[in-house]
Amino acid sequence: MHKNLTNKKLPKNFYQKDPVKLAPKLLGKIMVRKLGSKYLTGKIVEVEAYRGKDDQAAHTYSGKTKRNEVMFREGGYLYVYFTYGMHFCSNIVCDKKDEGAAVLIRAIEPIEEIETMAFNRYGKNIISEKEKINLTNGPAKLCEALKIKREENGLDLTKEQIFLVEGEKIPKQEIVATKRIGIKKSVELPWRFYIKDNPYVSQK
DNA sequence: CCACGGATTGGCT
DNA sequence: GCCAATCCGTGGA
Repeated sequence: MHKNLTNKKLPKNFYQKDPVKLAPKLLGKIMVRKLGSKYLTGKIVEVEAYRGKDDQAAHTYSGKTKRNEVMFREGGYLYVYFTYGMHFCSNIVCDKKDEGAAVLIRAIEPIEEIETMAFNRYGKNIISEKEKINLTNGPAKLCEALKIKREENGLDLTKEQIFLVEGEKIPKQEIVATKRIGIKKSVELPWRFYIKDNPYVSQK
């Protein structure tokens, strides 16, 4: 089963497109996090596109720094940033080198190793239904559940530790596009995408 | 149910 | 010094 997982890994060229184009295509894909011999998996259900250049909300808008260097690479890397003094968030770097584009993973639906994710977030393996809903329904929550921190910044998504595999096709009519959350600039852009009626989406 | 504020580090002005 | 691509607990309706 998990050997098959690594074989179905999405290739580098899948990521080399405009973030606004890539973002909806990420919905339904399976995010895989290898921890020791375990494979933690979840279906991507909510994302946000951040485009360099014209997007004032992007971390890359004001040019390259030590923090955002990974975002300026060519598509196919994981960009992890630290925020609010305590949280990490994961992005899929996309498009061509020096574009400074990425897609923030805002929520996943936990599939495999749910007990491991529960331990990572709550310090216990058995959780309530309510805790399960709150396990990975936010960008920092899913990073905690999957143990993604500073060290995972810059990981190559075609390697073993973190990667995506093909999941289910999401019909166009089930994809909702709305304004992004938690930003103060370029707020009007409809670059947040989520799967309609999925219970693991962070907000409607 | 919703609104609000505190937590807590580090990046950038 | 300001404030962030967040989360969680609290308190009131």
